[in-house]
Amino acid sequence: MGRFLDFASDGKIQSLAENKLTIDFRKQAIVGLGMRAKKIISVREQIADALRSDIISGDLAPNTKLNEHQLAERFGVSRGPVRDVILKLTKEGLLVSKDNVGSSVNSPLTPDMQKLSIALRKKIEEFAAKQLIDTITDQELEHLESLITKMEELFEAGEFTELTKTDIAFHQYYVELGGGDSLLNIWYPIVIRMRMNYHRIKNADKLVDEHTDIVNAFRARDYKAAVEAIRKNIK
Amino acid sequence: MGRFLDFASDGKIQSLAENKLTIDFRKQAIVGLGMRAKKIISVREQIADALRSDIISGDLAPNTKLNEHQLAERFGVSRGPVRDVILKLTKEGLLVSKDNVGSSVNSPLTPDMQKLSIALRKKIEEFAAKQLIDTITDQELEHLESLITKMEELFEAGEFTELTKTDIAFHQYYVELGGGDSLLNIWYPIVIRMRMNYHRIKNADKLVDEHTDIVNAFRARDYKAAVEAIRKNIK
DNA sequence: TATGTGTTAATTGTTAACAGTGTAAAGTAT
DNA sequence: ATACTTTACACTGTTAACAATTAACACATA
Repeated sequence: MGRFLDFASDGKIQSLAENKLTIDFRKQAIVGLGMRAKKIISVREQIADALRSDIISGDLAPNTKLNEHQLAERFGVSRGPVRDVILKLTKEGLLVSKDNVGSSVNSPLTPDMQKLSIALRKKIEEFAAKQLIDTITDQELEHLESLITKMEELFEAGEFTELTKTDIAFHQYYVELGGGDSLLNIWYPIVIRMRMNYHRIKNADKLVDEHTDIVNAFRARDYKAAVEAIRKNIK
Repeated sequence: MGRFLDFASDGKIQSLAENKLTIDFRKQAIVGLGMRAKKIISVREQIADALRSDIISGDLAPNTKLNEHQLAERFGVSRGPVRDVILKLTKEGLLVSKDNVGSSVNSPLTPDMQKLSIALRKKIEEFAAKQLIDTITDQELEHLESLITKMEELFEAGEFTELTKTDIAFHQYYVELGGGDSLLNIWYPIVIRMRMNYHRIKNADKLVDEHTDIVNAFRARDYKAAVEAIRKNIK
């Protein structure tokens, strides 16, 4: 019996006593019954996502050492997929690894590096905006708006980690639209590492307004306005 | 018996008949007898390095599909480490992977993306220069000079793939000096992907002069000159 | 005490077998 | 012929056992 079916029958994987983390695989792994084909997400991506959440939320503090065996137990898989994820997150910059010793959670960026990252992010997202401004479809604009709505809800619910991830998803969506996987590949390590720093967002209105400005600029196919909105949002 | 001893006694791993690639593991894996401790490089890093060479050189053309089993045979290891390397190179942008299907060599960057990459690289390397300009040591400067010498030799020998890799190593060295692993992590995927494009370097003098200008600016602790030299070299 | 050398337990690295998935050829019906 | 199924096979994904390495500790030595 395959892993996916295991998850489907179990639903929730037992959480580690130590840090009380719980993941619901069923939510995303199963195809909905109401004819809506929810995207199937690989086991490895789900583990990666859970670990990213733990790091962004601070549940896994910087310098925390990860144990492959423990992680495998927590997610109910063998060490193989766990090692894959560790490799991935190491390349993303969330973890640091040392041969034959292990991996641990990376430290937040220094202020200097943070400043550079902001500058690079702006350049990348402005580039993406230029590429997509003439071709973005109504459907794509609607998707971006739905992400803004989701951010609002998550803010109200106080789910700051998910909020941060949705914020990233918003930007990721149009970065990929504009530059495809190639652009995403250089954008992602910059952004994910930046997000190790700010764990909470204070102002909901600003959050919504800034992102709405971006969408509106896209809709108006106004590159200059898009650049301005992006610059204002990235900080 | 361990892998390293296998490599040490065998020396060369038999190459794949198809593309006649040969790797000499012994060269780097063995500690020199003359009191010089050559750095030991993990099996995975050696495989990654070989594969990067194949892609940069063009021996593995864009869209070529990789077969894990074949690669494992070629390097005389099992599929495990090979999968690790594939994951790594995918994150670096040299390969593209699809779940349950496999991975293949990525395409060169579009001109637009190439232009953006150049701009980002400049920003990153200028940042590194600023960070290291006051603290770089004579020994570190000498190392950079030795890399320039190596580039000259490789050019004379017509070893263009190794030349490209040494060029990368030169920049990598000072990027890491200035910004550590964090900076390297965002710099590397940009650079390695750029290098899929230009396979040969025509002018040896220019190559040497441009890099020498960078080192000289570092030595003079002249940030402005360093920026200028870097800007001139990156294109 | 300070230094260096086994020894051991914990952890990562590697392997080979097995399970699951996608692809393309062969077959079937319209 | 064309479109749709079926099936076989090659390939990737996962697992659990085994190997190699590390770091910490105990011990010996000066």
